[in-house]
Amino acid sequence: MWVLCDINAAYVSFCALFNPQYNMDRVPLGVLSSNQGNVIARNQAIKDLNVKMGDAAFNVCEIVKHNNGHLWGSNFNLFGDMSDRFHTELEMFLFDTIRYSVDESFGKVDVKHTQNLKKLGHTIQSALHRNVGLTVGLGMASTKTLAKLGSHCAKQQQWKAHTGGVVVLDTQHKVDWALKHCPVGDIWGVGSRTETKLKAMGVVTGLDLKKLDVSIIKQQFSVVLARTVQELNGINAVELKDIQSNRDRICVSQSMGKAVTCENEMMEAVATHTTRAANKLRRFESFTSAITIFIGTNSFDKSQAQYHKSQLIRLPFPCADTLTLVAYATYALKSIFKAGYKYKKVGVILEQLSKSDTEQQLELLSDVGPLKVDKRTAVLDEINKKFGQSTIHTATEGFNHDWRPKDNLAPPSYTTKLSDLPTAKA
DNA sequence: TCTGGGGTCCTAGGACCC
DNA sequence: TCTGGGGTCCTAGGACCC
Repeated sequence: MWVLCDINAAYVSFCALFNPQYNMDRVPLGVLSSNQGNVIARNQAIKDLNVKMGDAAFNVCEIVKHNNGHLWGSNFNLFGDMSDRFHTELEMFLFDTIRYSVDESFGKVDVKHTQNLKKLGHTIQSALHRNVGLTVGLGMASTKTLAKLGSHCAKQQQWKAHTGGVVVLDTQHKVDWALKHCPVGDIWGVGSRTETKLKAMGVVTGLDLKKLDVSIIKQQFSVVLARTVQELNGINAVELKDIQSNRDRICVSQSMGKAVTCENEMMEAVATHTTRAANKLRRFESFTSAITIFIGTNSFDKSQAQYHKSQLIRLPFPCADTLTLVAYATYALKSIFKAGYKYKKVGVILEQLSKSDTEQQLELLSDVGPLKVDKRTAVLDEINKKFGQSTIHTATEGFNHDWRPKDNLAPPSYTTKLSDLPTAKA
């Protein structure tokens, strides 16, 4: 059986764990997006106040305050570390696990050796609560898509007293009952576009979708949706990539805290993002062969002149050195930066990744041997590891970082190093 | 007054090869 | 008037996920 385990209101739980003055079960709590503009995570109490996903912060802060609730900003260092603890604990109970996202993991249980699946689910729940402080829901079924359906049912408020947050779909009757009560748009893999198209055909529930002919789905939709239909019928067809396995690309991007017009400030942001991307790259023990820089104005502000542009540079050799990559990145920025625009977004993508020990294509006519991380970068890494992130950094990154997103409401990095705190003062 | 930051896979179409 | 019959590789864009 496949098991899907996910954390209830993950980001809110991560913050609330270190702020016991806010009772997760009663106090309205939420977490805001990176620039503190919108609500991206909610507990039940704030949902009960009719605060929706994506609501603007300024629209809801009054009602939250009035009900003695609290809104946090985002701290992805903290969230990442808590996520790691969640996955590590869960992996004690399951095999063939796949870390699917920050707050979700798939894994298997052997039904031959597990008499009572529901009981196992509750054991996992209490272990995670006791050892990591998190509340989770579980779905179990013969395919990943059906396990997701189970966890979707486990979340439903009206059934919570009955399910206790664990739903096992181990008979055809249970599967069909759950599918019948699940709107087709809530099935994993059915997005809003597909939902509209399906509804126009009279396909309203998960059960309607399950009954459709796979070859017709392939013709009229895609092989992706066809796999979903197969999974609803108990045939395993969806493959997933673990978030910690080798990636195809690494992207670091941010919306800036203010509209930036100055090229030097853009340069700082590009250098800072490139440095982070290069750090990630080395953590995956990989090299990149292509770097893209993209910049853009605020596309929501129709009154402003719009400009969006990206520049890809193919590197002459696979590279993992911060200084080299920063040099290419700033060169790319110079080629696309146009004065006179108010920039809001900037990012870096590293692509065509290869591993350091294999897959390396060397130059036929050059003396360059197998690649290693440049000595300067290795020294930087060592110093920054010992004395904290950014102890030494390129001058291009700058010092003031006025363009940084707003984060005054973000929780500190409680579980990691002091030097990882979001601001020096905090 | 606000509008995240990551990822994946698939498909169509163009450029190119013989 | 006619205009082969196969292929591959790459890219952009769409749809989806959290």
